[in-house]
Amino acid sequence: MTVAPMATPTEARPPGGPAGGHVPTLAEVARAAGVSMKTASRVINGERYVTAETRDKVLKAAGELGFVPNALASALARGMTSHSISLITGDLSNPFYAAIATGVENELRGHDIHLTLASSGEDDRREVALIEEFALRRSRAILLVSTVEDHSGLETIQRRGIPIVFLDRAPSGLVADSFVIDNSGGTRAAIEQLISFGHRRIGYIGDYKRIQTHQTRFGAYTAAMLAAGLDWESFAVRDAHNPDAAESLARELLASADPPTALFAANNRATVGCLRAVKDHRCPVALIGFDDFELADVLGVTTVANDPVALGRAAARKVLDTPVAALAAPTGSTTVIPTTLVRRGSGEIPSAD
Amino acid sequence: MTVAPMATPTEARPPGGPAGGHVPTLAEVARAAGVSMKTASRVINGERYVTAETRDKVLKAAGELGFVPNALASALARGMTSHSISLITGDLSNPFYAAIATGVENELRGHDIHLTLASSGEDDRREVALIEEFALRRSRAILLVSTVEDHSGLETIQRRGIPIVFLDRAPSGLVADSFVIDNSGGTRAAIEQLISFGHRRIGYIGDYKRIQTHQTRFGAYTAAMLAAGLDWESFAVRDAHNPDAAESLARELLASADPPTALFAANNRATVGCLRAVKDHRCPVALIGFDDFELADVLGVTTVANDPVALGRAAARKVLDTPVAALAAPTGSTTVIPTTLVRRGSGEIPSAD
DNA sequence: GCGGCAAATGACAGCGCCGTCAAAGGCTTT
DNA sequence: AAAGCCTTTGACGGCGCTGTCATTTGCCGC
Repeated sequence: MTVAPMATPTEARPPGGPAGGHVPTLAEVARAAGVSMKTASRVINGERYVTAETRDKVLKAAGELGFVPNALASALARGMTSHSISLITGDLSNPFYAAIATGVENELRGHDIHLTLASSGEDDRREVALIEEFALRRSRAILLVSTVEDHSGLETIQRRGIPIVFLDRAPSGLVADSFVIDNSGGTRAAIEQLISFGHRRIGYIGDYKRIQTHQTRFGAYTAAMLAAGLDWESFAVRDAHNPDAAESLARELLASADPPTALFAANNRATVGCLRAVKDHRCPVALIGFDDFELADVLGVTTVANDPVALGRAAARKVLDTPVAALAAPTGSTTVIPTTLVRRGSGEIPSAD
Repeated sequence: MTVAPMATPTEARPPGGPAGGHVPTLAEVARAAGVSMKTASRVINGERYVTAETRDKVLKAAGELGFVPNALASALARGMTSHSISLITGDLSNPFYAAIATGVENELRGHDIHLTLASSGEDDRREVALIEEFALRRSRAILLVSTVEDHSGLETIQRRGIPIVFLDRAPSGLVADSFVIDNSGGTRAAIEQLISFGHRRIGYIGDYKRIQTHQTRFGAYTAAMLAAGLDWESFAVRDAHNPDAAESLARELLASADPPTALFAANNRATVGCLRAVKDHRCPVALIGFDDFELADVLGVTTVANDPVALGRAAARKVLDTPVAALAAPTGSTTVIPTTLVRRGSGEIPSAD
């Protein structure tokens, strides 16, 4: 029995290049150890019912051959469910999104699940393509910071059993769970504080109109202004999606005939732009930015602080905790992460009027 | 033959919830369309040799059943090679790493390859575990910002055919390609400029000693100081891994009997801490930070700017361009990304001495 | 001394898909 | 009309692994 003249596994592959290059399979390990595939499988997976002696034989063979289990084949044979969840954001270099990703990644630790990341660049079509792609790859779930305005098309994906969780921006036309920042409350607090400091012309620098978060923030801004009987139409600019755009729009606003005495920057990108614009403006301009950022304290910038890391964690936890039942019943729950107005000076400059 | 009393596939799964929940297989689609599996496969994969008529039948069936190809099974059958490459960094919330990730992600676009991300938290053991894990998942390649000091153990992974590319920090004890910043040159330029502005006591705030990047920067710092005949031993502090640590160490340094008149912050974390420390210091302290950051212009901080996005892109491109030959022959090439000293004021404050 | 049980192992049939090859038909060529 | 070629289709055998079930062996109790 032990003298079978078969080629030894080591030399069985003539086409091999210089270095090994061939990853052995379980079958080869089993053969080398003189056991059945199933037994080898048991050893590799640490299952019961294997003698210590057999285990050693298999481990020895596996070690010598440099065996590495093939996770794909294993997953296929078991019953699937991939080991990754996907996160699609607008742009990873935006620290807000990076913080969300950090939160998700932290929460995933030790769960044998990994994070696959992609950014849409706030491009509708790319977002949809990415979702399709991840669905195809059988992501366990898709976490989505969406740019798209209507999500009804995603229902087919939910039906395939892949939960979609909305981060930062709630779904429209679709029932799905979401985790968002308290946009209204945060904005209102900021605007009301500026008003309480005597400002009557308060500029608003916002992102793309179509982005839902900004619709909400803008709504809260106009509401607060109206409630105080103030005009806002000549002080609001939007579609400032990056610091540069925000800067030039803010400059224009400040250079107008009747310039605002305070600015509200509706997200961290806008805040950066406004800071640049305000920096070398002749008279001091009050400024409050939505989203906190690292050097805000050094710069003395008052911000509507929120916790994107917590947002990411909460969303990831949701996905991890929810059994596979979620796919059948997306409750459409919304979790709101609170905001805090962090006063550091720039938002407490009284009106010069 | 056709009357086998087997359960119909549709109802074969009693445990199923309310909504479908069952993802049909190619076999079911083929049966529904009345063709063989292979033909259905051809249609799904857009291969040649299928009549328009047949194609339509299959597509119709696939559509009605809600077919979604199983990427895992497909990959297994073909011959593997996963569709993802992995990036392991220290901490995604560090904008430097986030920028690297952005670069990688950008370069991957349109290549049908995705980015799987994980952070080691600068923890040796976790880093190794992640590498093992990704290797097991058959990542096409592993991009690594390593915390570990010795990489000789990773050779087994290379031999498995999974290329490991080192980002920001070069490998030691292992032959592998790497992409790094010009740490020496950047540091030297900064220190020399400070010296040229009359500073003789120049503080150094650095990260963990074990991190290779910082060994290099520290080496360049000491070399530049020695070359100018200056003492550095009482001005160098290290192991400041986050802004808070950097801040308190910088404060200590500035509060000492013979405080430095200039500081060199060896990375962006340290720069943030130094900025805080310098902000409310009684006399002005010159400051140059390694790594550029977004608000450096607003704050007027002179930095050794580099381009982490380009670094990420270059690494990703390398992986994409290199055929599968790389696994047999890791050249051990090192690509150095240059730095630029961006003067914004803080580094051009002359010594008060 | 025999039933009965748990431990230990292996044969076998797929998971869902794709590559190979053979077969069938239609067309052109000589 | 025979030969040759291309298109279209399907049967079949895996990819590397795991679940199920059967088989073998050792050991207990009565």
